[in-house]
Amino acid sequence: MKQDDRNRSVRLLWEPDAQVTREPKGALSRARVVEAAIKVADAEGIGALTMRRVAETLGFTTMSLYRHVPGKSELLDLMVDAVWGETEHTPRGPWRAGLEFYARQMWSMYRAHPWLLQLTNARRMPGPNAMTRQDAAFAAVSELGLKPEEIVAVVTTVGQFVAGVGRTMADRILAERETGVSEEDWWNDRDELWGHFTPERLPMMTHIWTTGGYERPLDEFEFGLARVLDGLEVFISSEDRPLVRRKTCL
Amino acid sequence: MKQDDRNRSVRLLWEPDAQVTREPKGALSRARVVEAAIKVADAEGIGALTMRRVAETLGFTTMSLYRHVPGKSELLDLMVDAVWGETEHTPRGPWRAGLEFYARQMWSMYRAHPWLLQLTNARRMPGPNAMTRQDAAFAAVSELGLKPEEIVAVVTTVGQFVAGVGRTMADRILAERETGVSEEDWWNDRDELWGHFTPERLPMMTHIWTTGGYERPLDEFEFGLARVLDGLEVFISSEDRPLVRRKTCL
DNA sequence: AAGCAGAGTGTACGTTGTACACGGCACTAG
DNA sequence: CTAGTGCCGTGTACAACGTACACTCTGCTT
Repeated sequence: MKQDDRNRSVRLLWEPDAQVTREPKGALSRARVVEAAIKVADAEGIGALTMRRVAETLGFTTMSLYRHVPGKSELLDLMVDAVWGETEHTPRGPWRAGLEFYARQMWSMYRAHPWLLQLTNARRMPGPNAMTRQDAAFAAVSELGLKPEEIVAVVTTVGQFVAGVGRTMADRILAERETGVSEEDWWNDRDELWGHFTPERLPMMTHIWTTGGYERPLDEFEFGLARVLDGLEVFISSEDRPLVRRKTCL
Repeated sequence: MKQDDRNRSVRLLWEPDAQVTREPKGALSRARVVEAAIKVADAEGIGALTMRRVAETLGFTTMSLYRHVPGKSELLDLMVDAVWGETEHTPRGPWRAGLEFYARQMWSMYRAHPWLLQLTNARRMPGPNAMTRQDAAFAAVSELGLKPEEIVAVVTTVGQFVAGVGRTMADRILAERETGVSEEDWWNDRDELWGHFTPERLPMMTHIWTTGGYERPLDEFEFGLARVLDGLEVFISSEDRPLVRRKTCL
């Protein structure tokens, strides 16, 4: 019965104090559990986030956590929304500054909590903090007279790009934290690989390599963000905006 | 000793026939294991990809797989590169058509094998197929006289965007396949959520909702790709290209 | 005929999420 | 003051995971 309550996460996120009739009595609390879980995930990634590990850092037994959180899945929902609540909302326009602010806020959130990008976003219960931030991002471009579906598309494009670069960065950071081995050491250990990068097989890559293109790379986030915003500017300032409707489901 | 061979994956991917001195004798083979694993992951995602499950679909015992593949991690490396080998390379310029082709190829690869985006890319051994495709993508923009680090940045920007949208799509598809519950049904089960979306709390979102912005959404991939390419065009055709160097590590 | 290498099997272990039954505490009703 | 009624934290137990390790069986080489 309790297991089948599909709206449990909804209430957990959106009505935080509904079921708290008295002040917390025990030493443990939902907030403490969530906080400890975030700390573990920050330090070692989602892979190291186990109920036993969280309990251990709190000095309680594993099962004590289940008094405050229905299960691991709901704990993740709470962690995600707690993180969305850490930063301030996107201010209203001018649109380009607003979108850039939105992008940089997410970027720094992903840097601080790289495990966010290890999680599926599909079917995760959105919490009030995440939704409020999303709403503010929409508001940043509301002055442009875009069609509602265009507002969504513009903000989403920025979000998808930041998630894309973010994922790469997050995976790198977490791999380093989790294993304790630096990126450089790891690749140096696999020295046999580079012998296979021959000019016949990979002409462009060896050319880029020998001309130093990999030694002084451009900042992926800064470069890409500027391009994406430029592209959106082209769209926004164009007279008749092309409409690209979704043809198929999914 | 065997455990500590950091170059095992390198040889596995880049010298596939080095250790095969005779023709395969047994009924099982590395290729058959990889193929079966891809089929399982396609159907139910990485979460369902277990050694037991793969062996089961092949009609062998779990441990028989270890005769042909050193471990699960290396099996994943082989699966990834096998998938990169399924599609053709990006043809050489004109640059915009080439980048668009590259983006669409990755997009369809992600559609066919959504589990690709559930995997970390960090510290995954690159295989010959992936690297050849990457090289071809670089070649597509080689005519523009870009600096080597700019070539990398341009191609990477497209890749990051496609990975971003792709992840969202992949997670949705896989959630549906894994659980057998459609996206719509899942959200309908959580009906209490929508009551919390009030105009006071989320003015823009409710406005977009009531004006139908969510009912006829634009295609995220098509819309975003056009914007990203537009943005790159602005960069490419600008006289003095701004250089954005990476300031800090990671 | 001897023996060896490689394919496939079976058992066993440590780690995961969590169901379930239990003990101790604090408050409230009589 | 005593009995009762929940909540807090504990302990044990189980199924599923990757895989180490010790086998059996087969077929080729000498």
